[in-house]
Amino acid sequence: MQYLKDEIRNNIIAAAIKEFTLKGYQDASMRVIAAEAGVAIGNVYRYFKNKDELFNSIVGPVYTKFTSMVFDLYQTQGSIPEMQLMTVDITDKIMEFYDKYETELLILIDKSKGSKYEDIKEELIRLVNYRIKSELLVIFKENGIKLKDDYILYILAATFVEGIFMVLRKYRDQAKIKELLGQLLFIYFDDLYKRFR
Amino acid sequence: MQYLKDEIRNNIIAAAIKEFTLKGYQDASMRVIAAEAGVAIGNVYRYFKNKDELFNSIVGPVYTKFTSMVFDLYQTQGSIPEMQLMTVDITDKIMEFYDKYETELLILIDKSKGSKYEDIKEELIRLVNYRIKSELLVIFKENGIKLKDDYILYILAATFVEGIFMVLRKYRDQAKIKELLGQLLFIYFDDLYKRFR
Amino acid sequence: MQYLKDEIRNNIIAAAIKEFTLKGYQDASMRVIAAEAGVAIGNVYRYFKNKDELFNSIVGPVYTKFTSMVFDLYQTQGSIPEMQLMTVDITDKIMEFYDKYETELLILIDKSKGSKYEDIKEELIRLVNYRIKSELLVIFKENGIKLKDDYILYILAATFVEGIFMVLRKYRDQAKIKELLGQLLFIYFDDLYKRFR
Amino acid sequence: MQYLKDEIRNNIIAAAIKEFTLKGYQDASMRVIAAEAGVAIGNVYRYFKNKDELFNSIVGPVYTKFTSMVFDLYQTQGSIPEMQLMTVDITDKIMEFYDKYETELLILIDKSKGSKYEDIKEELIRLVNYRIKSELLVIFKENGIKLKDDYILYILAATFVEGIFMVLRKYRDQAKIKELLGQLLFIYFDDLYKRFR
DNA sequence: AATGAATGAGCATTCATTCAT
DNA sequence: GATGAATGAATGCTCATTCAT
Repeated sequence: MQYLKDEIRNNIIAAAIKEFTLKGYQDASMRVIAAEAGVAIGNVYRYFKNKDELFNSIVGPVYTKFTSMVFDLYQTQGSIPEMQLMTVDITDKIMEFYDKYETELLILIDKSKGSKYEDIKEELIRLVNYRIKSELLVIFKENGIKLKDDYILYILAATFVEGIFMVLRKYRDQAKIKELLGQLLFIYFDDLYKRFR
Repeated sequence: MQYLKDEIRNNIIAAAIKEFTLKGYQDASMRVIAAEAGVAIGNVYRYFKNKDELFNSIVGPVYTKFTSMVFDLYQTQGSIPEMQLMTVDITDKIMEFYDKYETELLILIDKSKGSKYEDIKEELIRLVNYRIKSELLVIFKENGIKLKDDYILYILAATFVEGIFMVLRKYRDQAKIKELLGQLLFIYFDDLYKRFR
Repeated sequence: MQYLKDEIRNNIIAAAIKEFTLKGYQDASMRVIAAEAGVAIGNVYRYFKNKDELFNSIVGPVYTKFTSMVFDLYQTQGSIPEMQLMTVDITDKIMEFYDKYETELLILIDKSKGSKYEDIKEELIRLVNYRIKSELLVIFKENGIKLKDDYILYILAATFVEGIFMVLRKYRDQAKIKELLGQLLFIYFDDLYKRFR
Repeated sequence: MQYLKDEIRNNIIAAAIKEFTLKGYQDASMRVIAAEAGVAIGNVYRYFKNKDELFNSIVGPVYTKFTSMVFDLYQTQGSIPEMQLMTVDITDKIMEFYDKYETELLILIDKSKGSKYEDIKEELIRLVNYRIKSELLVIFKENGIKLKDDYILYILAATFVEGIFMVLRKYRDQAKIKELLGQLLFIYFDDLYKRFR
């Protein structure tokens, strides 16, 4: 046979996803993964060079696509009217993406401590923060909120991001997720929306 | 002697706080704590049955007080006008509390993974969620937002809580914290506030 | 088919020679050998029962021939005049032998640690020792050296042997080897030679 | 207790010496050493940070002293009459040194493959080679030996060194070693000696 | 015959906890 | 009370050899 058996590879991946989800990268045990996959420990290393690479195999592709997706959204410099559309856009893009990589994304975001991805959430927040800064400042101005400290913006970016992941963590049903993400964006960009009503 | 020496106990606690803050419950090393406390490792186990109990000693009291404080706030069933006051009240209470237990609280919230407290944030959020539910529903209604799912409220509670902790994590200066917490509450209960202006 | 294909066998042997030369018996990897031979690892075990036997296949024949050659030299009980000739003879015989089995011999001598051949050098030395004993004793006597211990003879045998292999290890060019071996023999049997000049 | 128990440390060292002598640095097993020392594996690591350091503890001091001793001998630039004395000197120095570190020296020289000391023999030979070059060239000239290749000198250095270690490997008795080293030096510098008789 | 997937004992190392002094 | 030495299960990983196809 020329290629490694997909079934076993999949078993290992499945077992690894289970273990990483349960314990996180750092605490996950290769032995447990092997046992769960019904495979000798040595054989796991035929399929994946080491723990790191096994983690990468699960999370790497998602990382790449996810960050490029986020970067695209971030590039879309929008005037305010376009912001409305963007909220729709964001939801759609996230949905499309998440549909394929749900579990992996959550591992990447929530369980990657100790791996090279451990800072991804912070990076994401920084990006989002940078992106929504100008828009939020306008909103705040319109509502008479004066910021003495940029950190409050960073908090909003962080909680916005967190909100999105909370939705993704909770639901698997696409329609449901879409609905909630829409509402979340709506709430966060409420005033914005209203002014153009 | 029947009584363990307070000084040693305190040294251990101090060293443990340092180590838990740095590495979190799970990655903290009993050896490092003992060394930092200037105490033999075996002796640590005379004062604290095990790692778990040492963690408890630090975080347990804060846990109790914190949850009871939160529960108090939660009990304060308020009509909407009282919400304004509540925002002030919340800030004050948190400050008062945090002033005494700053480090321990952050360990409890951020560094308890692997311990029995790892779900405390979630519990807190549930409480907050329950508390702000009715008020937020009114606000949403007034703004034409219809919620088909309570989970969006939960997310708001969670991000609200997260926001508070982000402030506490970032600053040590009381005035600064107060200012930012005020703004955070202001933003979250913005509309609420405005309608009664 | 009853017979294993010679080509594959040869490929494996060639790859094994390369690997054993590079890493020695113990550190050589069966996987690397299989890969280098362009053969599945399992198939290597069809041709050779195990690592040991693979090593034997390479080194065994050389071992046999080499020891028998040495034994022949050892049998040639020579009077002293014949010694001169012997030095020439030795060089010639070694060259002739080495010409055919160069690599294998060096593996046998230098890279067999961990295998059953690891003591071959010692055996060889013992033989050489036995052979040159009487001659060297004469030389020593003539030079006023009195040996209280035969071990000094053994050391000379050993270093003589080592010298030969150092030449063989260093050079591949036949003329060069011959020249150096000649000089080595000349040095070791210097006085002997001189007396018959 | 403030200090690690010497007895156990010594047991570990003794077990390690046994294991390193038997299998060499690379193939020695920490588990086997622990078992041989009658100690739990974890405890070995209280006494020695890792395998490397355990090996160092045995071989490091010998390495330092040995190389410095050799370097001293090498520095003693001697005219030819002094060479005679040197042969005595060498024997004495080696004896004095070896008396204390016999086993460790042999591990250093013969069993350090895979450790950072693995090239020590070669370095030693290079030093000796450099040192005896001029003297031997004179001897060769006087005896009508013309060297077309410096490598023959290197071989003599190497076999000289090897001869010394063969003596050390074989005997533990000081008088015996002294006698044999003396004879060895005498033989190697025989002609030299004779010309000044 | 040939493949290469599978096995599992082995390795060095770590660390919470226990135990003898 | 205090010490820190001792324990041993657990970790990630390797590799000669076997086995199912």
